[in-house]
Amino acid sequence: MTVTLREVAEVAGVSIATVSRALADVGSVAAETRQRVRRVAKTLGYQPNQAARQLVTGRGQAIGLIIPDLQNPFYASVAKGIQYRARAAGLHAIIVDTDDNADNERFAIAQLLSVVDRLILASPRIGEGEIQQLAEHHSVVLINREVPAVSSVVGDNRSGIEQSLSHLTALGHQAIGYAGGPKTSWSNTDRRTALGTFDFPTSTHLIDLGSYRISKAGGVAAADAGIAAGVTAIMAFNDQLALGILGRLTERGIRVPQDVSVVGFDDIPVARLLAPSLTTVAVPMTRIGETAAGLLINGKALSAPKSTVLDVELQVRSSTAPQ
Amino acid sequence: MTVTLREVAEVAGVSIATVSRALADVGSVAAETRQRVRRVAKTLGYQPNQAARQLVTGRGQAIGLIIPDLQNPFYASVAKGIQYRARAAGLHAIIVDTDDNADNERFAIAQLLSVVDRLILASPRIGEGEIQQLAEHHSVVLINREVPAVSSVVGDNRSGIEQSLSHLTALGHQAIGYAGGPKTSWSNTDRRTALGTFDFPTSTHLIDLGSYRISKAGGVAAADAGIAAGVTAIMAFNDQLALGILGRLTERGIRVPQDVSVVGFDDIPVARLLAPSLTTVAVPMTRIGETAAGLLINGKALSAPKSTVLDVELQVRSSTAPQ
DNA sequence: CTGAAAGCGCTAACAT
DNA sequence: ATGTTAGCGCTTTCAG
Repeated sequence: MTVTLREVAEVAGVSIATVSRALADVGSVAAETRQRVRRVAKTLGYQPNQAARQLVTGRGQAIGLIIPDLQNPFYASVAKGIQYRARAAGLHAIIVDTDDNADNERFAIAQLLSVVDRLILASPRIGEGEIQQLAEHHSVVLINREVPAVSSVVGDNRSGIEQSLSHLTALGHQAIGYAGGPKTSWSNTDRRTALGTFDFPTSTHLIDLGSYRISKAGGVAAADAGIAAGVTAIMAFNDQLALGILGRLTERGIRVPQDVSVVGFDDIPVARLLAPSLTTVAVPMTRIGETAAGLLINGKALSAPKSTVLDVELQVRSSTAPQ
Repeated sequence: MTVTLREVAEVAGVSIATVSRALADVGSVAAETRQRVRRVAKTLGYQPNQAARQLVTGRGQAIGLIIPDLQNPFYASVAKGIQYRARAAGLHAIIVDTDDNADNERFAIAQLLSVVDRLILASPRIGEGEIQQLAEHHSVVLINREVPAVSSVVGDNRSGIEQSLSHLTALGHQAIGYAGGPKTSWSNTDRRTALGTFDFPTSTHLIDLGSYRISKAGGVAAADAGIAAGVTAIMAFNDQLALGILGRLTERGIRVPQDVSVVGFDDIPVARLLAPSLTTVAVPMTRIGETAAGLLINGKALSAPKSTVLDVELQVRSSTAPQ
């Protein structure tokens, strides 16, 4: 059933070496021979066995992608971007969803390394040391996390936070709450840092609403905390949390944005669908994926680690001045 | 850098065959020998070369998954389910996003077949004949599409439509609009069929609002069509379209659910976050994935094609009687 | 320009 | 219980 090089060679009346050359378009092959071989290969429906190819070349035709959660629209978009770039290079993506668990992640990496030699790690939960060690022996690119001497692609968290804060203070909000995300998340830490160094007007204070899981319950808790604290604006770690907060506020009869403005982060596709639509920091998710894949594909990841920070841009939609 | 069987064998002082057996836990190996071999393998950080293994066994360690759009929460969830099941069997998922394009799909399938021999096709856009031909030579499971003699897993569209319609008519809605999805979608056709055979009360009529793309613009157009037709309830092909419709209605000052009730399909995660939350037909997306992967893994897909229909259940949330 | 031959790392008979 | 050996399908020297 499976057509091999040998069969093509026999039918074309040449050796397998010639077929290999003709198909790969390397070495010297008579133009006429090449044409004939290619025609035969096509007729027979020849498909190269990638396992065999990889075995001899050592180079695989796939890149590994480790992400915490496929259902998270952020990572779904990143994955999509990676695929675009990978496809352009004739590569596949082997995706593993770790359910945001460090052990799963370790296991997945070990497993993947027996199949691929290039890895993209999105928001890895494992230790910095482990990552560096990994990057010494393999091509690795990080997404949403920076680690010294390892290539990475992240959105500009500082700028995003500053844009949000500037927007809200300019509108006149004086009590702004921040609903944080999982403490183990590098992005969360990075955003918190930016939060801490922002130069607030004296009349304004930032209220830390705590850290929440990205879930229905997390949104409810964060919204309730915001209400209890009497804030007029809530900045959420990401859009999903913001959506949960928005839902809870509405449920409790608090009008958005008249009573409380809500600002998210990421600009996931659904943020635009809603009404009132969500004010949020647009992170170029797909481009993050493409950039990461690009680093891996052009081989720069191993030789010259590079940390890329992509621009983000606040999308002002429903947020208004306090009333 | 890469540790092979040979090195493990040398260090352990046995032959490579013994190492292979000890690690794979097949054939007979002295308990003591096996322990020693395993210890050595671990110490050396041995990772089996999957390409080599696949080359000799002919069986790969991955299953291919073709989906139209990773950013669609439905498929993200399905993919997650597939991963759960695959991981339990020690398999990886090679995911290809075709951007809902038949040509991309054809190409992806051809490509994947040189890497894997088991395929899950979600909502394939290619022809029925192509699919059947494919299924003759490879293990194939379809998701969200039924094709004679090919294994498939789908949600119970008929039941979902009936539950929605029963709910709305019971509430007293007499003018119900249906906003359809892409015409090329099997699910859309299947749901429309169920719609056509539903036994409506004489006082009630169903209004076909047309077919829409799943996008912001699609939602806007569908909502506007519904308003123009004067319906009191709109059933959408899926949740994303429903969300878009909901956004547009709100934008136009039409209250949901007081003025118009909206019902979705799928119950994607975000449907629950919102307020008012969306009434929708819960499709067991993750389980669809697990089931499909299961068929592929236990090898039943090829030998005994099986069409599985999973139960769906209407989640009544915001919908109310017309006022 | 083309063919012969040597493996890539592993598994699965077949011997011992 | 363990070792020896023959490939899996392909790429890549090395001869011719």
